[in-house]
Amino acid sequence: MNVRQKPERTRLSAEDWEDAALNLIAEQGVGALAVEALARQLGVTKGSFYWHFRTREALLQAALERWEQYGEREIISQIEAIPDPRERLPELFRRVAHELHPHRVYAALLKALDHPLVVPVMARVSKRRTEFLHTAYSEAGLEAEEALNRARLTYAAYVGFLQLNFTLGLPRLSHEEFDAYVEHMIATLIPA
Amino acid sequence: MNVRQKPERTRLSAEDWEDAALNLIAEQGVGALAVEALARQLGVTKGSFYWHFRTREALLQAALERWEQYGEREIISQIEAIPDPRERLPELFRRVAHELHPHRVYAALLKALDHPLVVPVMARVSKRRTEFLHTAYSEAGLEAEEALNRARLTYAAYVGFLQLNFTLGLPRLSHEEFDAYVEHMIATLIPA
DNA sequence: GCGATTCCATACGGGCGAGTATGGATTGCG
DNA sequence: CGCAATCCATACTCGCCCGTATGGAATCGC
Repeated sequence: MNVRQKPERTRLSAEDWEDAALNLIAEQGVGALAVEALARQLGVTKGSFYWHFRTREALLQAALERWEQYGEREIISQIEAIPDPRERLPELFRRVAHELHPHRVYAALLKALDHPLVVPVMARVSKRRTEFLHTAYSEAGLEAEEALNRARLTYAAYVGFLQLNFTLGLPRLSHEEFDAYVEHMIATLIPA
Repeated sequence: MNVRQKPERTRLSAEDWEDAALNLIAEQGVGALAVEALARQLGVTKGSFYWHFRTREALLQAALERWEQYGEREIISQIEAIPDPRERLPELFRRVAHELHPHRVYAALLKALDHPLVVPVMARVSKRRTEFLHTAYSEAGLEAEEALNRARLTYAAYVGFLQLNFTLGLPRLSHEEFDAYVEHMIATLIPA
């Protein structure tokens, strides 16, 4: 903990602040996003911050936009590259299940749904992902109505799982238990 | 808005404060729980508050305990009263789906998982409910391992749905769409 | 009805963190 | 090299809200 990536990074850019903000959010939540704290962590003072950003909210906004931009790109394209549509969903499940850092941020944002700024971002992201699932289920053979509801159900299960196991450290699943759970999801949610 | 239940309730008890706190939490989230605001809303001043409670956190704690106590009691017992185990889960789904106020509080607490005080409460509640689902699935015919994972999946789907549709006002389902979604859940998650 | 207890109002102290002002250091550029 | 733009430090102000201190009003017990 408390390690600076580069001990002396004599000059900072707005992007540096945004990245640092996202990291801090991932570790301590949106509520902990304070400019003096961030400044300390970056080895500078407020003076620097208020040169790059007009306000604290502006940083949050920028950081969220940044996150929304460079969020899922790769995974989606990787999945779409799989030729057989029926193999895509299981592969998606397993791949997503073994991610970590993206989930941290998403979970942190999930428990910061108080804040008005994060709501629209999360809404957009969730919408896009649900739509992706929707078409995936359609291509896997479900008919329209059913595919949509299954997509909703799947994404809800994903979001809920993050809350229960990430934020609340609820069942504390072992590696094997977790894998078994994922396989159970696949068996239950994906048509044979 | 801003209606006092009883215009003049000349004297207040600790329970009154706790109820008011829960209502405020349900409407505006845990973050909005400020003693002066609450006092205004109750038509008194801080002086009153600090006679009943040692601190703001103490109120939150008390309110959460109160909520945890009188939370689900009735529904669970009603469900357990259903003779045929295979009818319990569908009935549970449909009943829960048509609640409202309890979900408000739960959703508000869900997006306040930042706060250290709410985490253990939510953990306990979620654990109990998942266990309830676990036995229900067992009684409905699933074997041990599968029943547990199905319970986790079901509760995760519930939690996620609250987040997506309550907090984010995401798909804005119509009445019919919502019912269709619930039936889809039943068809997908509950063994035939 | 009268003192003691319970409940509440008013006024103040103080911390925490956002935002401002201003001058100094560093870097790019002619 | 030297000037301008860029980046940062220091030292404030200010608002918000928790908590405290103390006196006054309402209510209960005898």
